[in-house]
Amino acid sequence: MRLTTKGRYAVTAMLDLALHEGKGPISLADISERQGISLSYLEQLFAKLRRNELVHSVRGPGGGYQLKRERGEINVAEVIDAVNESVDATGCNKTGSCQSGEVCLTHHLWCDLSDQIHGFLSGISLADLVHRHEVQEVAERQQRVMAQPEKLIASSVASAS
Amino acid sequence: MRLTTKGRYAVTAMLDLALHEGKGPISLADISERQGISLSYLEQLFAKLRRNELVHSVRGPGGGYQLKRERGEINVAEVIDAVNESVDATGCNKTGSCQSGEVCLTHHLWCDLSDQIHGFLSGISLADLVHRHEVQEVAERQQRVMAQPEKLIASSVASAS
DNA sequence: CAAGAAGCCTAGTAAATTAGTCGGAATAAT
DNA sequence: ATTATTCCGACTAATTTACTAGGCTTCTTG
Repeated sequence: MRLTTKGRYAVTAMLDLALHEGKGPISLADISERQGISLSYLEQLFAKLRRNELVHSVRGPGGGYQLKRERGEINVAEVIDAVNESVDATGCNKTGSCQSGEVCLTHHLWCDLSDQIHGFLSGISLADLVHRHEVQEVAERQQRVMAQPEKLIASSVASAS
Repeated sequence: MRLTTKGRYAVTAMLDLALHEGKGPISLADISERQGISLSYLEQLFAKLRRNELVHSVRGPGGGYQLKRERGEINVAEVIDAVNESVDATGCNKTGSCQSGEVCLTHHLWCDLSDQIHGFLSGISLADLVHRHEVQEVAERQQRVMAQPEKLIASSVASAS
């Protein structure tokens, strides 16, 4: 099991999409600027999100991505699963063949942990996150920064004149 | 955050130690055979476990390792922490400087997740695991296999004559 | 219709991590 | 003295992460 920048980026990007819902398709360039994630990397993540039916894409100018389902119907666990390949904590992928075909000493512990993590993350929808105070504050801050063109360049290129 | 074979091996080895407590020092060779973990790799893990005051070593023939504290006083979270470097799910190490000095959109989510995982794992002691039925069953199976010298070689070298 | 803005796709890559191996000391019981 | 053990450091193949680069496809618009 691993939870790295990859899964975190995916959830952050999906939340960005949820926050700007109703404004038509959101381009990856916008998300890249707002969230400070490399555009090409976002493309790769969204390829997986699209394959997993979490987002819907619109090509051409004015295009971008939209959530495929309502934000209340998308939970954090499936977003991470889509890009990572499961939040499973066992080494045997829950098959129970961890030690030469048989279960290892700690197999059940890792199963329990997996259930715990999955239960926690699948209980949180994008809608839940959108309604959180801290999320709204951060989103407002990001919008203020986006409104200042120089700051925007300074933060993405990391060099002020 | 990552939970891989490394942390799983460490917990498994510590549990093996807990199961064979009271029989004097347990050698890594024994643990290696019983749990199917490479001896050299175990050495590396135990170096960290020793540095973190989780085990106590006895050198020379008849030597080995023992739990430094009672098994009820050692929880799974600290074992994983000792070899991995924390079960933290945030990228900023909880400092909140995830996006150019400020908190990112999903910072609080990862903090909550970290607390969740840590709470779960720190609530489970080695003594708790020892008392579980499944653990006792696996331990008995391992002892039966250990008693058969040919099987022992077959499982570790993976070649039967 | 052409330009350009977007998504899409493939390939490559530096750095880090994992899960080891190998060889050799140091230490202590027999 | 021999031997079983911990201890220590260096090395390594494979994998993953977090990118970049380049080019192609699709669709809007001027």
